[in-house]
Amino acid sequence: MPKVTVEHRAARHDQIVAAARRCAIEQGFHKTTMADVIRESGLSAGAVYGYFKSKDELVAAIADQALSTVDKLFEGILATDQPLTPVAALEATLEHVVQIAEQPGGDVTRVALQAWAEAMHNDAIAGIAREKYTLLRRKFVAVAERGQADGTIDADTDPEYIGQVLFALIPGFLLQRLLLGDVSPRSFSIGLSALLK
Amino acid sequence: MPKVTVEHRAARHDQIVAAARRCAIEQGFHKTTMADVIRESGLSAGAVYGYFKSKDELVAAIADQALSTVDKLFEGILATDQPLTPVAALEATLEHVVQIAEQPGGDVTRVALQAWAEAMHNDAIAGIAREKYTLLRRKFVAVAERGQADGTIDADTDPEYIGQVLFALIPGFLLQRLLLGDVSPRSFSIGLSALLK
Amino acid sequence: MPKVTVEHRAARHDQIVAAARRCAIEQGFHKTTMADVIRESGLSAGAVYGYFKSKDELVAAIADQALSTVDKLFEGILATDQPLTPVAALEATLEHVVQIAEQPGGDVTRVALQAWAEAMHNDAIAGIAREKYTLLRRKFVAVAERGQADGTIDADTDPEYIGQVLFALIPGFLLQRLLLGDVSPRSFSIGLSALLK
Amino acid sequence: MPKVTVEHRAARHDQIVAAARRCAIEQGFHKTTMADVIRESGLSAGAVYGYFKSKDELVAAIADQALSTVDKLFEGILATDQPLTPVAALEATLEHVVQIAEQPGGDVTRVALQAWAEAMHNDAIAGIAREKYTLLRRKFVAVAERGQADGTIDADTDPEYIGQVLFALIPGFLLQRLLLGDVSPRSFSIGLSALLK
DNA sequence: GATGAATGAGTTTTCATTCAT
DNA sequence: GATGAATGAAAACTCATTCAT
Repeated sequence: MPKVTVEHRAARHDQIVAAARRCAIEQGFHKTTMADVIRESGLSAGAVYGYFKSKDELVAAIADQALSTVDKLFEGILATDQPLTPVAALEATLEHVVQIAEQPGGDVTRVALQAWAEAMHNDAIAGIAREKYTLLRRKFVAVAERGQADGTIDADTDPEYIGQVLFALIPGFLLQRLLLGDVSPRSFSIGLSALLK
Repeated sequence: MPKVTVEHRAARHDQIVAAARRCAIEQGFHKTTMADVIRESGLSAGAVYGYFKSKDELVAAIADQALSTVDKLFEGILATDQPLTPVAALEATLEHVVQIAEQPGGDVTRVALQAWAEAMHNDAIAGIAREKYTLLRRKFVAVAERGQADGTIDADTDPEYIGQVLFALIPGFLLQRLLLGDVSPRSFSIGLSALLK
Repeated sequence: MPKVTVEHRAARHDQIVAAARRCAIEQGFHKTTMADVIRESGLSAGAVYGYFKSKDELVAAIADQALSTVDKLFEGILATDQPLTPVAALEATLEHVVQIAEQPGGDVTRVALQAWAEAMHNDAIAGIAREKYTLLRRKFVAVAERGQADGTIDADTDPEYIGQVLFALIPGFLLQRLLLGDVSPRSFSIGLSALLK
Repeated sequence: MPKVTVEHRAARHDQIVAAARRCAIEQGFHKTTMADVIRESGLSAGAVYGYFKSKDELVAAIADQALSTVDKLFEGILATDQPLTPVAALEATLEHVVQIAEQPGGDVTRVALQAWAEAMHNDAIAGIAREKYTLLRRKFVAVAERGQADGTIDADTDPEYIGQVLFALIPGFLLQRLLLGDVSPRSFSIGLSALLK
């Protein structure tokens, strides 16, 4: 009965990650104890350790999940054959970010923030962050290149630089959203539009 | 050692914060133990606890210090009577950020990142972050207003929105600098210029 | 070791209390460290803290146990339907006190003495002491009332007062026994008899 | 200038003991820290340690003082040539106890209670307690002997036993006073009188 | 496989005492 | 002598992890 077991295992795995994520959203990675996760997941200590060899591994899994949130963007709004202006690309991305943040189960972007901090001294998490964010930024480089191709963006500038700036607006939005709480995809796209005029 | 001057106390205080900061830069707030700080500071446990009642209080002090790093901007580049374009304001700010990051004693911006994460579940730190960042963002709102006044920026847009976008570039820069390591104030100002053209 | 019975838990609980009591008898509540209790109990730190959230809670448990020693009196000598004279009631009680004090495992009355001191600034312990001693004193009030009923004690006196006096002899005996070591239930009953003659 | 210094030293000594006693009344010997005593005394750490080599020595001094409270009885009510009945001796003693307890500066009898507990594992304090209480009890033995001499007490009983019983009423009173708070010298003398009738 | 009680190294914190000024 | 900052050993307590049942 391998299939059943595999599915069962996957379900358990997700159950633990979800529980751990809920804890991390509330209290952060470090104030969250394994006992918290065990309680929240409704499983036993032994069960949890059957899926994650250590707390570090579990933390990495939650961080990974939070950072991998951007993956869905690639299959959606930023799929390469759509001709997007910088403003449109940004607004679509921020709307996606907000949608993810508002999903039931708690605001994952808070976990992403933690993952950034963790990446400073955790190579596994740093690697994931680097990978995901390099990929996402590349999409904005592509947006810049397209703009240069159709003449709406100065063609003499390294599109990489333009991508850096456009990409920067995402963590910049996220931080303001979590810390100050007074930004929205709309306010950002309006603000950016005004600058580009 | 009685009759100690206020300066002496302040010096000791800073000595401890500096030691703690070095630890936090290396390992983060939470992997840093009080024993680490005590060893690094060259003081005794009792001495450290004479200045900070708990680890939490010490963490708050380091976070505060890291976030207060932006204060110097106000007395410098962003002093209100200089007519700065958005690009100039951004570049000056980012250069200041890099300069701070490269100061001997370790990259404080890594601590700022931790402070963001901590702010998610620590009201004291959240309060400081909110205060500092609101103030800094206001400077960029002022830059936008000046641009609107002299006709270089669309006057019909809420300058608050423009300030949000410009301010967003700072954490966006910082994160890319720490995570991807391939950005610079120059690349950012070039990228932003290209968009504004 | 999962699926542990309630009896097992109770046994562990008692094992810890017994160890702590032995320590408290030797060195008092305060000179006894958790490390002492842990060593004496043969368990680990974590195990002990699994049963008692703090040292204070453990101290309260030992104090409670020591004060609850008098409970057995109620089911024995002082059971209400036996017609006891004051002298008989006292002697029976003191004999019980001595018997308890001489039980293997150490003299619990030494712990009771500590509990009195502790009750001065520990409301939980004060509450228990008040409860137990009020109940015990009531038995002596009953003895007085019986004496008044059968004419052996002056009927015009508030039996409460007589109970106070009779009850006082118990801590008075205990203290002399522990401090001076030259009293016995016999010497007390002889002394009281002489006064009553 | 030895006399001035000696008096000054004595004053300082008492100032420290008084401060320590106030602390001990509030929180007990063990919860009282040297820092508490230092603060309460208004002196410096060094000064306090100039008078008492260690906390143990200071505790012994407070305990001694609290136990020595009974000394005044000998010069007063129990002075040997007064012909006292047991009831009169008891009431006078209890009145003295209450008067001492109600003196400004806090209820010293609470400290005496602590001293009893401490005596269980502190030989110095045990010695003092033994000495003082032996002496006090002897007074009650004398009262018994006088009663035997004038025929009011059975002459065939060892007066030592009678003294034990009478003396027992003092700690028994004290404990009820501190723990239950519903006894008085009057209620005790009435209760004892009733029994002796 | 699952359980969860038990482990014990490691952490934070306290506090009696000292000693440089 | 007096001061009180500093000391550091020792205390209370935590928590990731294991393993007997």
